[in-house]
Amino acid sequence: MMRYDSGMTTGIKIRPPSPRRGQAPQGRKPVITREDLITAALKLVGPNRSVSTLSLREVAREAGIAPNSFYRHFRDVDELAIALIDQAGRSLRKIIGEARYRAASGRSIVRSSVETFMEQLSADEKLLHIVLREGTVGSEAFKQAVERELHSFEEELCVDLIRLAELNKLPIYEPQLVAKAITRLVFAMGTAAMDLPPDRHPELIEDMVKILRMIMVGTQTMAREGIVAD
Amino acid sequence: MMRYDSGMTTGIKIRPPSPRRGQAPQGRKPVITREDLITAALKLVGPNRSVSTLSLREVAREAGIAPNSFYRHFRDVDELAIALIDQAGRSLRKIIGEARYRAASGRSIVRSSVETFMEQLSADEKLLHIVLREGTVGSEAFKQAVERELHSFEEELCVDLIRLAELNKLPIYEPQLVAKAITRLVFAMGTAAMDLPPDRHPELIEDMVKILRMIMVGTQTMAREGIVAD
DNA sequence: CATTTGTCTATACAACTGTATATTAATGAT
DNA sequence: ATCATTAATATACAGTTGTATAGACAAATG
Repeated sequence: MMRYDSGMTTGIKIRPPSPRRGQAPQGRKPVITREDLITAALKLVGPNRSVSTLSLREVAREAGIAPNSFYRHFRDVDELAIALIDQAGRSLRKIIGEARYRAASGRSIVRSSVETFMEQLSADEKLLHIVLREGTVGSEAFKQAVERELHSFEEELCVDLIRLAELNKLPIYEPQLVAKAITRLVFAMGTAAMDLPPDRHPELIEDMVKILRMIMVGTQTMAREGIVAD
Repeated sequence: MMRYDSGMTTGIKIRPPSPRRGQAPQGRKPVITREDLITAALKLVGPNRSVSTLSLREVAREAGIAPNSFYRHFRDVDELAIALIDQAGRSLRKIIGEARYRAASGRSIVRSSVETFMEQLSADEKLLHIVLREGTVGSEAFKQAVERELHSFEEELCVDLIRLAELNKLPIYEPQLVAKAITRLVFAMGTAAMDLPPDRHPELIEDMVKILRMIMVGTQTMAREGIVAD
């Protein structure tokens, strides 16, 4: 699908930024890598610009290549978008690893995990932002790529929840659902946080910590006493 | 911004469906309403097609009008998208009203609310789907429209949570955060449910009920005992 | 060295886009 | 009935789009 912008400066269809490459075209590039295209795409997407609105030609333009060279690495822009999501999976796994590392420091695990997550987000990981923002509209392949990363994150988190519960001799009710809830919440609230100024982030971190604690208390209480709330 | 599909049948950029109006153009329409355009847009968007990819001309085409007539009702497609979100707000308020009505029936409130929500979703409310699927990428005005509806929903839910807590003489910790958590979770899981076959919905409803119960137990326990979970 | 292969760019095509201007048709006022 | 106003359509323009084909260039091979 093509995208076309004839000068609109308002609306959800944002005018693509003009390529800023300073000089005239530099002639033939010696080699064009897949990473060139990924980097170019990342420059184009953002909170106001969905990957689903990217056009092949503007990615090529941003990368400083001829449009036809795009096909050396990707079949179409959807395939590039899916590659972005796959790469974002690495960032998610990095978050988990870092949270595990910090969990060993003896501080509050909920808080340190939330802070870890938010720090990584604030480090302007474009890839992370994409997987958080996108994923509910797009090709089936694209949505599945996002869903895969989400589920992978959930599963890792679930393993951690169970391990920690055993370590601390605490009960846990439905750990998989707990992991799902935490993942969905943290992703949704993390996404919202990205639209707010950084001085609002501590407040949001507090909110997230409180909510996650409610969930933890709830799961422990329900496991221990079988309480059913209405 | 323009969207153009030159025959791609894969990828997140889906080929716009050909207008199916059977006959030749019927000449001048006596009157064109805003609703005509909204209806046309709703026909074009879906799980694989974001509002951010709509072009003015394809909406006009779908509505059977000349492109220039679009400007009689909307400044641009973003304004149309925001109108969709505003209308979706009505559907959300309808859900809350229905949930309140059913809450009076004496059944489990969590379950009946979740079932109400899912029934309304399954009734193929295109508008609802949009507000659930979109909202994290787009123009600032668009995202704010979505956020407004989310917050409105949260506030109504918060009022209900407090009222029910008092009615049942139960404590509640941080009702606003509870409402936020519930809203975010239900919306995220509702969105995911829409991508699954209907025979999976009961299972998903069970999951949602369990998660919401955990949150309720957590908030009540924390209010009652000041427990802090890690 | 010449030739072949691989890679990148240029050109072309047919289609689309948003929006401006001109034209046409319908409605309301006189 | 005529005329003015409003609303819808037609036409035009300049730009974009994905992709096909041709051309140019660099590296590898014999």
